[in-house]
Amino acid sequence: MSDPAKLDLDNYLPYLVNRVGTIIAEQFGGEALAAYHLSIAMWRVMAVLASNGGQRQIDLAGLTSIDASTLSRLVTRLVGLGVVSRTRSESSTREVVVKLTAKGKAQVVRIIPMAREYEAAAIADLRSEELAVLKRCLRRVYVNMKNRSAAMAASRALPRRNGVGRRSAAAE
Amino acid sequence: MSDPAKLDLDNYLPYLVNRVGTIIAEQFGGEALAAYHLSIAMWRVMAVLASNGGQRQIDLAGLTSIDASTLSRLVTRLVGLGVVSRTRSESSTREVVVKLTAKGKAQVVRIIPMAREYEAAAIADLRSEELAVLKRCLRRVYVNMKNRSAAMAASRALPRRNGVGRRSAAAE
DNA sequence: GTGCATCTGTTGTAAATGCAATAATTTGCG
DNA sequence: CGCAAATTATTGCATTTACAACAGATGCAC
Repeated sequence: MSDPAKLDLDNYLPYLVNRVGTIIAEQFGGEALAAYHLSIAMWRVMAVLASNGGQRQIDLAGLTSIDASTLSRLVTRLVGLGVVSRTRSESSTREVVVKLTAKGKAQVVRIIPMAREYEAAAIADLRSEELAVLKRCLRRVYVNMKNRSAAMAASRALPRRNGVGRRSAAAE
Repeated sequence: MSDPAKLDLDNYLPYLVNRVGTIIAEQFGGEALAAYHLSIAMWRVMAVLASNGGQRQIDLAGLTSIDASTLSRLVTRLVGLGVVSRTRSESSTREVVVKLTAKGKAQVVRIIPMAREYEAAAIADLRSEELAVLKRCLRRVYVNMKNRSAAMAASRALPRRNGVGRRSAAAE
């Protein structure tokens, strides 16, 4: 069992997750957001701002899983659309705070019901207990990977102990 | 409860899925695949071919969640790398069959153990029962969205019944 | 304070992406 | 058969994306 040349994708988490993420984004973006001339990436930014309030761009990048440089241009475009504002932070002149404008909030309020509908369609036949496990597991998987990347970064930053994290068997 | 202006992203499935998919792809692509000069998209194509055997490009597009036009160029590049072959189908001269070459198979065999390690890290603290529910739910969510898009396409194609695709639940 | 490392945001640039249009077949139906 | 509709792959093109380099600020150690 467990053929070394196959991966059994139907049971491979990264594959299952990517597939679900893609199909939801395609449908929601193509059907619901099209009417508002918003891309999925734009909606993600707006949803995070609506949910978590104004954010620095660097934090917004983390929360949306969008690269900081991509986000910089994206915010510029959203400012042009009048749905978010970008103001200099008070505590630091290099930081910036991105917030939803009234217009942006109004759009979010109109889009949210559709977002809920799509989620409802996605989980239509799941029992509420299964749904709870699904979401909780996804949160934990995220934390696991996040910690892993933090651990990697830390070991790479260390000036070198004795064996330089040897034995970690990556690629050399 | 359920603020109409917020979405509670930490409990919103599309958000949770996107976040997990992104962080896994970033880490696996940046750490494991970099040594082989492969992108995540390339790896997905190769993994599907290893798992499901040779495929027409249109089917490969569906299996990898990659747009057909993007995939066409991607396959061209993979052929250039010598890891897949693209040959005309026997049953139809417009169709094409993409297969892993021996070199491609060899690479897949070397990469699979790393893929398993990343998955293992992701699900490290999940009980096997939770993991089973997680994967099963993801498969069902995918099917739900797939049926939804099929139903949408069908109702859009219908010349109009009486109530515009009324009453047709999912796929039948 | 001075100087060096770090953090935040932006921009240059090449590559990747997706949509629309096209070409080349194949299929289905009267 | 004959012809319209559908399927498959490719290409044109504008947009989006990510990595790297950079500029400006901040913070920390001394």
